[in-house]
Amino acid sequence: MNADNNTPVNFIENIIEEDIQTGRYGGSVNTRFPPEPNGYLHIGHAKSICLNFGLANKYKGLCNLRFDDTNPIKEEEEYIESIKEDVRWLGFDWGDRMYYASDYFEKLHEFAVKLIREGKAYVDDLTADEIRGHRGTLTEPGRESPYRNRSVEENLELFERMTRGEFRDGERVLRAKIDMSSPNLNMRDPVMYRILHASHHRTGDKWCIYPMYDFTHGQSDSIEGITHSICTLEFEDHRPLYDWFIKALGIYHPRQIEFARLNLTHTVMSKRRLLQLVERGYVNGWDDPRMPTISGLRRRGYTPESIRTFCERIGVAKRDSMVDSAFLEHCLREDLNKRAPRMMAVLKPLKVIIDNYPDELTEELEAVNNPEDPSMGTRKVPFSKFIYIEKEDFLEDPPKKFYRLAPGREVRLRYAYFIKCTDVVKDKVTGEIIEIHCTYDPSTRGGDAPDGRKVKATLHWVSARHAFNAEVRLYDHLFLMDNPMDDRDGLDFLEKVNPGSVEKLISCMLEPALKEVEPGYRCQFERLGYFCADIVDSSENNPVFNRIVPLKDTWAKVQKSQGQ
RNA sequence: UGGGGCGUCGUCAAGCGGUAAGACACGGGUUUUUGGAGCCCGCAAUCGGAGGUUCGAAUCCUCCCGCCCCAGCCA
Repeated sequence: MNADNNTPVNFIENIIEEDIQTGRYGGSVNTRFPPEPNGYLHIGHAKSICLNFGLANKYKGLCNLRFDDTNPIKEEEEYIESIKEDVRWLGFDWGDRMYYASDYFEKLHEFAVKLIREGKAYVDDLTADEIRGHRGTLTEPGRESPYRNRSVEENLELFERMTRGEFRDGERVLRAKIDMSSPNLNMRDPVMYRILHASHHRTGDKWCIYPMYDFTHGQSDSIEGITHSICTLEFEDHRPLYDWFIKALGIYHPRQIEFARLNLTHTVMSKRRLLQLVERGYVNGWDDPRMPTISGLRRRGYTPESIRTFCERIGVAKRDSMVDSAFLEHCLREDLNKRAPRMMAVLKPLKVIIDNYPDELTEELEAVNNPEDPSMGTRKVPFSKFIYIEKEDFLEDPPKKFYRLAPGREVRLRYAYFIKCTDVVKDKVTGEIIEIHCTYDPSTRGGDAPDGRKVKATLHWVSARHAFNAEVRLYDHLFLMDNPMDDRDGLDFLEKVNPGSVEKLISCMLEPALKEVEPGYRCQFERLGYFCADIVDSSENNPVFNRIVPLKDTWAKVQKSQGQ
């Protein structure tokens, strides 16, 4: 939380400030966010995006958006648009600096030729299996390929023929000549180029050989003048290789720094598992409101501000960690509490008849739009003889500590009147409560009793004649347990998807002010939580609201502790 | 039994030789026309363990223990 002074807040900023002190990069700080366009961004990426753009911003540098598109088989145009949209939505701007690793294919090829010329790279005819066999193991050194010592001329010619497409996929590769006995497997003559007769989303069929990540990333950083190349922990082992290529090429040398990726409780974060959830129909697409994807969070109703705050506050370090999703929710509520207008909606309606209220009368009662922010003003809410309250706000036989409505008990209707329950009408057959009768005290209009008497509860409500029907979808965690990947229960994570992670309610009654809101509109339904008009399914004829997050619920806690 | 990392409250996380920040969660109180929000208070005699150096160590050294990553022509 030192955003406005210059104190470093994490180890990366420490490193950067040290580099600024020593003038290592002439005092400049340039970063990049380098997604591979093979899937949708999730909140783990948001951490990286906030970090990279945040650093550039803090140190007056630039952050590029760069698509790491070196594998035409896995990458698709579709993902590029979604990634751009997500980064923009999060609130970041790459200006005119949107790049593709494929922009550098020509240059990378020249680099490769240069290494061949210097005897630092060679064409290997071994098959993939043979290469694996020669690589050795974690504890045993690898063996050199019989093709390792070809002449520069032969290598040059072979590489040229690879480039021209004279060989089939997998027939040959270009390898760096480093050290087959290195304890770091990445240094055992890593593959630089492989043959892939596949057309690339940007370069089409121009190439049939494609560079590997290790031979691409550092050089791309170098070309773009990146100073600090920030990536996740699993690339720590690749840093020696990153440095080796740059040094061998004699080009500008950025610095790679690794940090721990984000893990969140109650969800999964890898692209592969997210893909499984989508493909096997556990969720309805990448933007399902239960998904931790940026598009899912957006559709759920999360604000970009809350996600940014979250990413700042969780910090950046190198130890593996699992952040409590309650913390994300806290950041969300904190943001929404200040900005979201309050509205009234009854999700599971129970009809209330106010016997002593005039049959035809409608009163317009004044309600505050946001108690946290008077500048948001007030609105009128219609009140009449027939209203709906929440089913769970009435109990015929209330337990201890239940403050809400019960026979003979008086409560306040928010911004309206005190009402007292006088009768309960039940279905003769099922015994189910159909409606209740109350009387109101006209002197309590607005919610205060002139005689100073108090009530223990305030209920939200909606006038039956004025409310409109809408669908409301209640979302909960995709997984009930903290870490669905913990397999000590012998279960696959897919078997653990929370069957109650979505509950669709179709008989909800909403106050009229909600009638014309746009998709994406967020507000608080008083006493229930924050809700958002669904950006995909909601329309004027078919309003659909998603619960973004419930309000904290002390009563639920009490019930739980009472062993309910 | 190779290499690279990491171990500070339930969860994140500051701390960089001078005597353990903060946040979330949790518990209690206060206030309240949302059992919401706010406010207050509590919550690590100790930093994975054991030795050592030092007037002084979470911070330096040694050994040990635990966890994560690496044997794709993925990124």
